[in-house]
Amino acid sequence: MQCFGSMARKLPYSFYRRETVEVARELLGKTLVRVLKNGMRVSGRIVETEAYLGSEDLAAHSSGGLRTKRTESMYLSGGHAYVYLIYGMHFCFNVVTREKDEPQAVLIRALEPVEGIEFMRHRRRTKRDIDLTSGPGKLCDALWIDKSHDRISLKSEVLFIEDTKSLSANKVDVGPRIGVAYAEAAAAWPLRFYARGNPYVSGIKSKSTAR
DNA sequence: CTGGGGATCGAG
DNA sequence: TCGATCCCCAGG
Repeated sequence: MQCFGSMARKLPYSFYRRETVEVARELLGKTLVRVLKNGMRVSGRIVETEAYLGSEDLAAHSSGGLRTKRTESMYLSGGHAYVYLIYGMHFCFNVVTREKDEPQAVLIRALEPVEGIEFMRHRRRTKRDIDLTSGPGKLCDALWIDKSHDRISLKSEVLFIEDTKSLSANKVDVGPRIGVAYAEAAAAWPLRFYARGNPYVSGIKSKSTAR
């Protein structure tokens, strides 16, 4: 089933060590890959991201330079994973951006399933495939990403992003981030990027002016 | 030690 | 709309 033309290479560290907003936009279309212990690949195309800009960003866990056991991984150099538990039950996966000690990251909010769909169905136990990876907690569940992946390099063998084609700019929609109403002015910053019209995009479905 | 709150999800 | 569920973190 998983016959791709050719396997794209892993994104290099240089991809991540740039402006966070650039990384967030260009990650749309790239392929998040999880390799299980038995060697099986489970993957999906990234269709929704959010940028978190560090000290000056009230919505970021590293806001105000907060540096604790949980946020420590945000201070790693670009190209590492930041995975945290939210609401006591779900994990969220982020890629760290920029250089060491610049605590910025991109939250991966939704994927379009590509490989290992049967495995995802088993993990998620949901009726509709649309619910497999259409949210940050859902995709971690589907790809079996958990706290054990916090801090790991995205050039590792178990979790990485492949350099498939980025979504062209005219198909990218931008809006405020989800679930950060408490962040005052930062709550309105246009730091959420998503593939226009893609059914796997989470949250408020853009009032599809379907006509 | 304490307790308030959270970058979510799914049922009703 | 609301409850689940528990880690995280600041304050005392």
